[in-house]
Order: sequence, then structure tokens, then C-alpha cells
Amino acid sequence: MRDEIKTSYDAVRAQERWQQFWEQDNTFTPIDDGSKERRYVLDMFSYPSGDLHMGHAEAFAIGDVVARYWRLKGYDVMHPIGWDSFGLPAENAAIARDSHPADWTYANIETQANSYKRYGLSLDWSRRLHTSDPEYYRWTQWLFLRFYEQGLAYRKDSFVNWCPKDQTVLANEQVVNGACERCGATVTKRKLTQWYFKISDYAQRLLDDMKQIEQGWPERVLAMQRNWIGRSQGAYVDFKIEGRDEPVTVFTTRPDTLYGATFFVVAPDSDLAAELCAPAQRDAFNSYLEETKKATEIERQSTERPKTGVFLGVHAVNPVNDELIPVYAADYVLSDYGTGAIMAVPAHDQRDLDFAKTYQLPVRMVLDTGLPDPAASGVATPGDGAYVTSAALDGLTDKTAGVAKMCEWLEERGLGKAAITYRLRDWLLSRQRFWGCPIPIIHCPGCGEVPVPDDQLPVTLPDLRGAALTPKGVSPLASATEWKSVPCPRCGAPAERDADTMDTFVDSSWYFFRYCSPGYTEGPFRSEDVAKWMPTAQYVGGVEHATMHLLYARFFTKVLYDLGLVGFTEPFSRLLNQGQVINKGKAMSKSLGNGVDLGQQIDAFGVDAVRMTVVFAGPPEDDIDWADLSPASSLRFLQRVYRLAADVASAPGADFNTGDLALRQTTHRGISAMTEALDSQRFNVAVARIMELVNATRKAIDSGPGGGDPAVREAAEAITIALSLVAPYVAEEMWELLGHTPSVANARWPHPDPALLTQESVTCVVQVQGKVRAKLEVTPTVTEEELTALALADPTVQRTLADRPIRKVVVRPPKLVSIVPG
RNA sequence: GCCCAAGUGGCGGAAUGGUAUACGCGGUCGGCUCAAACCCGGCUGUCCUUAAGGACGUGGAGGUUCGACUCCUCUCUUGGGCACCA
Repeated sequence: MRDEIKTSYDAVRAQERWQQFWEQDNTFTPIDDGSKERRYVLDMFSYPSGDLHMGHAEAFAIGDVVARYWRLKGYDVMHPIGWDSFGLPAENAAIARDSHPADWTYANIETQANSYKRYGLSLDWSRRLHTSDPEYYRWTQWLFLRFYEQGLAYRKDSFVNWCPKDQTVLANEQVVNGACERCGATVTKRKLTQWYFKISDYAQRLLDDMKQIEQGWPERVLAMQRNWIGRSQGAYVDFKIEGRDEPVTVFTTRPDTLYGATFFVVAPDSDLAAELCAPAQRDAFNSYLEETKKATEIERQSTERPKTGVFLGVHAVNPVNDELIPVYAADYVLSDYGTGAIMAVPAHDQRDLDFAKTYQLPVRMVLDTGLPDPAASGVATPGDGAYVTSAALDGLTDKTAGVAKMCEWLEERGLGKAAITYRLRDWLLSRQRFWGCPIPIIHCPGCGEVPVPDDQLPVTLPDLRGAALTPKGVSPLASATEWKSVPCPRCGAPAERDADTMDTFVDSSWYFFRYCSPGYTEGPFRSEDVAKWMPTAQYVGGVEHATMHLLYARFFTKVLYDLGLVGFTEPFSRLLNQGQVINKGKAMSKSLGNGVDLGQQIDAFGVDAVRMTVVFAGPPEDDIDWADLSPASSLRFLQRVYRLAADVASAPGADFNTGDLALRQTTHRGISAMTEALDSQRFNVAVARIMELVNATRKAIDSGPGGGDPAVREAAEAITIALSLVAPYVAEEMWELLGHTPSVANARWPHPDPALLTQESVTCVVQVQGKVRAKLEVTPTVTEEELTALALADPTVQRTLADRPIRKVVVRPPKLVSIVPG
């Protein structure tokens, strides 16, 4: 009995009922016949690490509001779902359980799929994909080969994170405080041959094309990408080195300070350092190099760390004055930025100055900035100033002019040229892991790298499980001898498959194209399908992917454009980064014990209440703290709304025009306000507007025209449709209760009637010296003169003005009168 | 160090340059009830005042304006990103 009073609708029953209905009805499969304008709403697909959690709850609730709203507005909406199902956790689980990674992966996918369905998302299940399916990764491999043909996929040697105990390469994310996250051993660097994508070729386009998405992407994401790409403008300068025929090129942003270069530094882990080192210094260099390799990432990144280095026993020649300057190897110079070598100008660069002080190297000021001499102060002066002892530059006083002049000088003599470099490095995609997409390359002793022919794709994974997946220093695939041994496709000689798999970010860089052509067998997608749906109208996902997935996806799209496969260069027109769901001020974590279980919340309050809670909590991009929220009150509200529908006594199709005018006006103003909030993605405000309309309708039923008035039906229907965006189950129940045929998702978003948006009386504010002194009820059509007279006649205004003369009156009929006394 | 974002009641948060604090949470008073829960309604920024009323109030300091949470300059704080990038 008590429960019946408490709950006027049965959430669990409604969830089961409508979930089944939507599935059988294919309510959320797009028509795709061109009769309606298409819109593509995309949620970042999930990794199947377990069941859905609070983070999914928020992100998907937001994406679903957008998808459902656009569907109601009359668009043909595609809202697909899939899984990013390759990845390391599956492999670790397989080792621990002596099973195949697929067992764990696909079991988790089923769990999540059921949860997505229960969560009431308006998803099109007919486009479902898993990146670990051979029919998907076949096309990942196909794309890799296209990149390879274009020279955009290549192999090179590089230093990578290496765990000496586990005998395996580690991704940067797996290095925690310089130690292996699995065993705690100190991670070192090891030189390995790895596959790369040449994303650096696209650095400038990744910057330039931001113009296309500036309107639709959060500024902070664009800023992060700009920062990450790190364009910097300067010059290459050639330095001759004693005993070397070819000069060594350095990159500098300050060629104008060349006269102040007093030494030269190369990255210790570069080939150049090893080559330049004089025999006498060989031992010292080798031990320094060892030390460098051992230095953990944390140590290396600390700016507090004192500068270290070793003299290489050779000298370079400063091209502007032919001075001999000593060459050092020091780890403050990075091998993979610029050319891995720098000219050091201690007076005007703090790092060079720190190094110079440690090794007692000369400091020569060539730029008078008005600040104390760096040689004495220990503080470098990197700003603008008047050039001194810089020959042709002397007399100039600003950097731009100095740089330009020096570049010109260098170019005339063939000693250097203006240049641009980027911080963006090529994308290392090799992983010595099993559960990923095999790299479709065969290594032949005679022919070298040979691509697997397209008609032999996919290169599927062999059946390895349990202990066979234990890291051994090379990919587990390398020990699958039968799988690995193949004839060379070119010459037929015995050859070997590449044993590495691809970074899972490769899989996720094109899945949104695949959704456009599910099940297509002639290619990764049909270009016509992609042209119909893309660019994606709305992408929703976490900001943690700002410089990873989102950058890679943009890169892939540009390459596909260059290949003629797609007709645009930016995949996502609009991006929304939802905030995190936290608890008691901190991110939810096992160690803090502050996790909130989504399933439990749904069991306790129902899907609708949970969805409503996260959407109403605040602006979608802000973090929301579960401790501040009240799903119980969301449920209470939903029950109140449900009773509203139950109280509607007029028949479906009743003529709204005969309804109570005041309520009708409130309803139409409410619809207008909701529409405005939704169009500007202020979903929390949209919910507040629904609540306001609910309150007004309740009053109309209880103490106004009553439930039989058609205006009450009009309001209840508008509320039901709007509510279906956040609380689809209650909305379906209400829609049915109101005598309509399901689904409410097929209803039309209500249009506010302009005639009902006007009011017969508005409040006019009267300000004196900017302070509100009176409020007048006036008709909207009141004239400026009438309003002025009314305002001046008001007793409070009179009293405030006292006998002061009036200097000025600003009138904005019908809302405001502002009086300025003299 | 560089870049980005944000600072509004006890709390989450509203506010095309025009009534600051919508909506909700919490609190409180009341109704319903034998009673409690549920539900419904009122009140709820701070200070002064018996009251009527008034003063102050959107991190801080200036400025623009008849009028500033909103625009401009400076500044403080918090959060985030990048970081020995030459």
C-alpha cells in the first residue's frame, strides 16, 4: 500500500516494457531515404572494461538528449553504438584466467550492451560494431596499407620505454613515476624498430583547419591541440664542426642572437653525439649516455634539475664570426625536437645560462634589454632590446627586425634559412601486444617490407591464450611460429609476418566512418554513405582525448580526404566535452572508496531519475559532484509529472484554442524557453523550464481551470514531449496515458505560437540613478510618453527624486524607465 | 614559465548590457494525520529598523554606461592542459 502511494508509476515495469517496444519497433533506426535532413549524433564509444559507470551515465545521457531533441525536431537522426574492443586489459585478464582475451572482451560487451539498452538510449543497434571483429580490423589493415603506400606509415629506430624485468616495451601511460606499473622496476630506454604514422606532415593542416571547427569545438580543446602541435618559427643555421665534412644544422627561434652563441650542444641520445665524440672523450660520453638513459621521465621533466652534460672534445664554428665554440652533449637538449642540436646563447636563454654557469662557459650579451647583465645576475634576458656587438644587427631594437635581418644574411651566404618546426612527433603505433590489430606487413629476407595484398586481408590473430600472452620482450605473436611463417607475397621465399599489433587509437580513428556503412564488404565504408551523414553534427565525449583520439581522428580524416575517399577535412562539426561525475569533491576511485555504482542507483531510483539527475545537475561541460545531487528528488519530481498526465481529463485532440488563456501563454512561453535552452546546449536550464511549466500546470489543475481544460492537456503534452529527452520511460507512459500511440519519440517538438508569447501586462522597472525604485504594471503597447508620465507620477519615485531637477530620462518601453536627476 | 577556463545565497546553479539569486537541494513554519512517513502550501542573501522603509551585495581595484554578474584594464584565487620544445 505504502509503495503505491510513494510510486505512482512502476519504473522497473516501464523500463522493461518500453525497452522491448523500442527494439521491436526499430524506433531509433534512421529512415535514411533522404526525405528528412540527416543528422549524425555520435558518442565516443566505450572500452569494454566492465559494466557502465557514472561517467558513461552522464556522457550518454547528454548525447541522448541531443539525439532525441533533433529527432523530435524532424531530423533523420543516426545515433550509433559500438565498442573499442582491442586493448591491454583484456590481455592481462586472459593471462590471469588462462583464457583468450576475446572471452573477457565479448562477455563485457554483452554486459554493457544490456546496460545501454536499459539506460533507455535512442541508439540504432543495426550499426553496432566492435573494433576487434575481423570484419572491422580487416579495414583497419586496409587503411594502414593505404597510409603505407603514401609513405605515411614507416618504420624507424627509436628509444622507447623498456621494463628490464618484464622484458617488454611500455606505453607512456604504463610508466608510473618512472617505474613499471606492473612490477615496479625502473623503466629505461631501449632502441627498437617501430612503426610510425607521419602525422607531423599534417601539423600545419591540423592547425589551419581549426578555422572550420572554431565555432563548434570548445576553445580549450583547440588550445590544447595548438599547444600540442607547438608550431614555432625561427631558422635553421649550419655550423661547421672540426673534422666533419658536412655542417651540422641547428634550429633556433632566435637567430638574431647568433653573435652571443658561446657553445654548442647536442642531444646525448642522438646518433650525432656518438659520431662527433672525440676518442679521448669516448668513455666519459658513454657513461653520461648510460646515466641519461636511466634517468626517469620524472627526473628528466623536472625544470629544477641541475644541468648536466659532457664535453665531446670537438669544436663547432660560429658561422657569423668564425669563432670556435666547444661542443657538449647534454640531456636538456632533446633528440627528437628540431635537429637534436642547438647553438647555446647563455646571455639570452635561461637553460643555456644555467649550463654555462655549471661548466664555466663564457656569457656574452648581444642584446641590451635594460636589465642587468645575465653574466652577473644569473638571469637570462630573452626579451627585445638593442643589439650590441652583432655587426649588421647593431642599431636594431626589436626582435622581429633582428630575426628577419639575420635570416636574410644567412640565406645570402647559404648558411641557413628561415624555418618552422613543430613539437608534434610522429605517432608511434607499434605495440608488442597480442590483443590488437595485426600490422599487415611481411618481412622478406630478399624483398624487405612487403605489404599483405588487399585480397588476403584480414590478417587474423592466431589462437593464443593464457600464459602464451605473457610479455617476453617481443610481441606474443612472434612466438606463434606457424602463424608467423608465410611465403613472401612478392617472391614466394619463406618470410615472416610483422609480429606487432597497432595502437588501439588506430582502431578508434575511423570507427565513425564505419557506422555510415555497416557491414559493407567492399571497403571500410561507402563514400556516398559518408557524404550523406558526415561531418558528424554532434560528437560527445571526455576532454581526456583532446590531444590523442581527437587529434588522430582529425589526422585520419585529412588523409582520407587526400586519398579521395571523403569529401571533407574535419570529421566533427560540433564537440561537447561533458564533465566528470565526482563524489565528495574527488574523482571516484577504489582507493578512496567513494565510488557510486550506476547499477545500484538505477535499482534504487530508476533510469529516468538517474538520467534526470545528471542532466539537471549543472552545465554539461562542468564536473558534477554526486554528493550535491539528489536522485530521490528527481524521482519525486517524475512522479509529480506523471500524476499531471493522469489528471488530464479532456480527450486527445481537444481544441487547445478553447483552453484557459493564461495557462496557454505560460505553456508557449515555456516551450519557447526550453527550445532556446536546448539549442544552446544548456540542458540543465531546459530541465528547469520543464519544472516551471509543471508547477504552473499543477496549479491550473488544483486551483485554476481544472484538469478538464484543454489548456491543461496542451501543457501536459508539451511537458511529456520535452521530458522524453531526459526521462524517456516516464514520458512513454505519460504519452500513452494521454491517449496517444507510442512512441513519444515520433511526436513533433511543439512550436510556440507567437500570438501566445505576448502578455497583456508586463512589469516595468523604474530606476533612479540606476537603482530600482518602483515597478509598474503596464500594457506591452504602452508608449514612451505614457510610461514616462506614469514613472514620474509614482510616489516612491517622487520621494526619491525629492526636489532635484531631472537631467535625463531613458525609456525602453515597456520594460524600463531610467531617471537621472541633475 | 607558457596556454585555457572558472569565481554569484548554506549548497548545485539561473540571468539577449535593463527587476541579481530562476529551477532544484537543504533549512524553517504551517496544512493533512491520533501520530509519523508520504504529499501539499508559505517563508528562506547580509545588515540596520518596532514598523514602514532603507543600506549593502555576483573574488578584489579601477573604467565605460542612464544602467555592469555581463563590456574594457589591472589584480587575486581555484581548477585544467603543456612544459629543459632551443
